[in-house]
Amino acid sequence: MFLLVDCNNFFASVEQVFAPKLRNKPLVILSNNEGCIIARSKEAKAVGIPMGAPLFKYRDLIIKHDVTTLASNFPLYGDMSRRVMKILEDFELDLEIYSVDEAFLFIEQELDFLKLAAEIQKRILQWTGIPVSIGIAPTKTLAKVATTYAKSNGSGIVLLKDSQMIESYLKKLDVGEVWGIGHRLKEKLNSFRVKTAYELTQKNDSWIRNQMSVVGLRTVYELRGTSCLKLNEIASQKSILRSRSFTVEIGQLETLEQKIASFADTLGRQLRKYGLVCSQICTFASSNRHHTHVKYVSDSFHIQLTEPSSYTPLLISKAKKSLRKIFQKGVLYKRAGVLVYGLTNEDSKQRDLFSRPDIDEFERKRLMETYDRINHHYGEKSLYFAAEGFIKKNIDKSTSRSGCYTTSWDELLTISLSK
DNA sequence: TCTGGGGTCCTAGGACCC
DNA sequence: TCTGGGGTCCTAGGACCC
Repeated sequence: MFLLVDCNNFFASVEQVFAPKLRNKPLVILSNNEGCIIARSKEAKAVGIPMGAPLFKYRDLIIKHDVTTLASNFPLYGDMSRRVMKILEDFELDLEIYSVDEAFLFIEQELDFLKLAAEIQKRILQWTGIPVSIGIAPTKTLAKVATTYAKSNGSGIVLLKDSQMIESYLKKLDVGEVWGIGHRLKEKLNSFRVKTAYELTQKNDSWIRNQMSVVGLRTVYELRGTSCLKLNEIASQKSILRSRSFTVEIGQLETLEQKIASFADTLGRQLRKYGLVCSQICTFASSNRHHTHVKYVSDSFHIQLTEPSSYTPLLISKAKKSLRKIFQKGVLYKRAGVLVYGLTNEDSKQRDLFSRPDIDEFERKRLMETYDRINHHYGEKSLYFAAEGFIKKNIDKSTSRSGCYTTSWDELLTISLSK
């Protein structure tokens, strides 16, 4: 059986752990530039604020219901996630960390699943303050279904086992709610009068294969109770991405180059932090997809490195070279980013047969180590590349950001006691 | 006026091989 | 005038996830 442990309203719950006055209140977490709502407390969901909604469309609702808005604090969420996962590891079961707020457990033997789930739930709440829902079923996709219902059944735990019970749940479930079916496939399925998950399971395999490819067929098998998706315990990351949407659209190559250089720098530091090197790099840029009066432009260009690397000057130069391949004069760019992939461990990297052993390599490594150490000691971007342009310090924003209570000595939580 | 950021996997089509 | 059949690999783009 698969157990899916899913943190409730994760980012909002984390904020509420450290700010008791926000508990049981409507609260939303905002993306960069305060553009989008990326997380909501239960109460914020209740007043009708959807996930991923642009903030400007919901200003009135937010004021009306006195909803608190917070800037996102990913270092804090990341650390709290690590703590939750650590607790799950303590149970010594097969574990797959699926996302920042979800993990699958796989249990081969027969045991009291409800009792175990209750113990997991209790321990995570007690040790971290984060409430979780748990779905238990014979396949991952059905465990997802179970979790959907667990979120609203009071106990936060649902065990989906016998076929009649599964059938009754699938009959209630909108096909678009199924894990692996997004809005495109939902529309398509609806056009064939497939509305519920159950109706989808009744379609024949070749039709599903044609309409939804093998991915969709696997999903349907899983819904029927045949497990196709295994537990992926050692999922090594395949790529690292750094991207941003810009508050002000960018039309100048030089400005865009500076942004790209800064992304490449961040990626270099990230690679070195994990002892990794990348063998490919890709730069992409796109215009505003919400504009209706101008054509949407989105391009990318990949470059293969002759030898895997994490050397920032190289990454910057390749990223800029890649940018120049796609940059179009006259286009206003809204979003851009750099992706590195083909990741391997630095000490096991494949060398280029025809390149000379590089005498400068040792010096480059020392340079990067020193660079990283200075930034670690004196703070992010104390030292940076001229290619990034002049970096202005953040001017204070209207939304407040909580402190990094668990990861920074300078931002420990302070508690005021009144008499 | 204002619309996130970080990932994975699959497929179609083109370039190339013999 | 008429031009094969069987493959592999790579890439961009699109679907999905949280």
